Parts: sequence; C-alpha cells; structure tokens
Amino acid sequence: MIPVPTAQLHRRVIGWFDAEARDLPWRGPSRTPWAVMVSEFMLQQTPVVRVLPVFAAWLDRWPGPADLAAVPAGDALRHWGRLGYPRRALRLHAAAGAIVEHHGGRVPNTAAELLTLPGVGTYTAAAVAAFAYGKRETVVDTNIRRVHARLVGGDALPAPALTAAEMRRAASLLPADDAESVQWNAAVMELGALICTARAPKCSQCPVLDACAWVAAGRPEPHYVPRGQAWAGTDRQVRGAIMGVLRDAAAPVIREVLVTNPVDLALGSPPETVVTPLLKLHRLNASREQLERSLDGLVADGLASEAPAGISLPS
DNA sequence: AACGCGTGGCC
DNA sequence: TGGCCAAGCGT
Repeated sequence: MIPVPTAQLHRRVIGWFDAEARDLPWRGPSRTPWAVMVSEFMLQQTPVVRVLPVFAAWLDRWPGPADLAAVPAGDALRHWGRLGYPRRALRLHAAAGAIVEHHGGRVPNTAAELLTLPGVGTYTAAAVAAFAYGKRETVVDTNIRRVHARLVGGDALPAPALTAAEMRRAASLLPADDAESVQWNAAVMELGALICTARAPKCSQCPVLDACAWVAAGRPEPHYVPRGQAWAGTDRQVRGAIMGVLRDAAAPVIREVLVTNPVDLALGSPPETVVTPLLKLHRLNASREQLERSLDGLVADGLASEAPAGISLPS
C-alpha cells in the first residue's frame, strides 16, 4: 500500500461524495436547523429508507420547534409511527420544549448547548452543529467508525464501544477548514453507508481502496464476534406490541384488555381500531407477569399514561 | 461500563 | 430461516 497524504484522502472522498451522494431531504435547499435535528433523532439506530416518509410528514406538521412543543407528547408518539425506539419521540418533544423555553425557539448552534437537550448525545450534538450550522466538529457515528477502523486502523470492524482513541483519530483526520470539515464528515458517513458497509463492502467502488489499511492487510477477520440483540420473548418485544395497541387506539384501553389473554377475556369487544394490534400482542403468549411489568415500564418511562378510564398515550 | 430500548429488511 | 444490522442515548 502506498501511503496517501490526508489531504488527498479528503479530496478523493469528498469528490466521490459530490458525485455519488444520495439526494436526501435534510441535505437539500429546504434544510433548516430544525429539519437537521429531526432527521438526526429519527436516524438514531434507524435506516434512512424507513425515516424518509415519517420525516416528511413530521416537518409538514411541525415546521419548527415551537409547533411541536405546542402539542401533547402523545401526538409526537402517534406520529412517530413504527420508526421504533419511541422514547426518541418523547425526547424530541421535550427537546423542542427546552428550545422554546431556554433558546428563544431556535435550535442552538453550539455542540455544548445542544448536548444539554434531552436525547442529544455526543454524536447528535456534533452532527447538528456541523450539518445545520457549518461548524467544524468531530462527528463520529457507526459509519465513520467503521470507515476509520478499516481505512486507517486496518481492522474489519471498530471496537464494540466508542473509545477515546477513536475520537482522537477522527479529530486528527478532520480537515482544518470549516466548510471542508463538514463535507468530510458527511462524505465519510456516506461512504460507510453505501460502500464501506458492515457486511459485503463494495470495495471495488471505493475511492480510497488503494489507501485502505484493511485491504492491504488482506482483509483480516474481526477481532470479536458481535453480540446479537435479543428480541423474541423480551420485554422489549412486549413493550413494542403494547405501544402498537396504544398508538392505534381511539380511546383509552383498560388494563385488563392489555394484560389478559383473549381466551380468558370475558369483556365486550374492544374498539375496532385496537383489535389487530391487540391480536399481535396476545399472539406473543407473554405471561401476565411480563405484560404487567412491560406496561408498568412504559408508564414509568412516560410512553403511556394510566387513568381511571384506562391506558393511553400521554397527554 | 454494560445494558435496555423498537422495528423491519436483508442474505 | 433467523441472526445481523441500522446517522445512539441514558442510566
């Protein structure tokens, strides 16, 4: 492998980005800081293709932070739809409230201020400051971590958790110029998403293939086996099914309907809109204990609200 | 510092 | 088919 100067890496990856980047709505001329922030919340652990329709409807409904802050949290949860991790909707709603309350209704333009908002961590703060405001920030997401691990580190995959050494490496690779640093961050992220993917990377299309330390080393296997995410039988699965019922319910659902298997259920027919999600919930054959525990967890997390009339999304 | 947290597409 | 994976965060 012929060592390639960092400046040339910048030029080649950004050049590739200019030619090949996807035309995503949060990058276009209609981009606002709020749109960037909404997209970053939705993209946390969620693929772009699933975010696109929800993002468009969300911004149409709530064009600015004050618009979202003015409605009940339950509205945010309902319009989050099936994006997953609904606590993100709750945090985005709370962040909108904090922006109205403490920042004059404008999305903060520094990473330090952004970090104080609920649901905004190291990555999202840096990403919003960079992509919404053109700031020079060390943006490190899972795509960037993987590209750096291969291109510079010679490893198949980054470590299981983000390390301080990785942050230093990312900072050392960042172009000095503000505008160029923004392009670099976006370009490396896009390279990781489209070419330098976790499985079956498209190395033949990579603009920096000849500079890749991992390829030069003969593409060694990962140092560890990634731990799978448990799903079947977990509280997480049950919580998801309960949220599905509550999202589609036109009225509060009484606790017994949620935690009792239909064969034991001697109640009148629940509202039509609830039937399908309810069947999905009870097909899980979760124990009453697990159903109760999961429901209590949702209430404790503020994702559901319990009143004498029954359980519903929070108001 | 591990762990819990939704959802669905992909090979 | 089912495990893996996706622009993380909070505790």
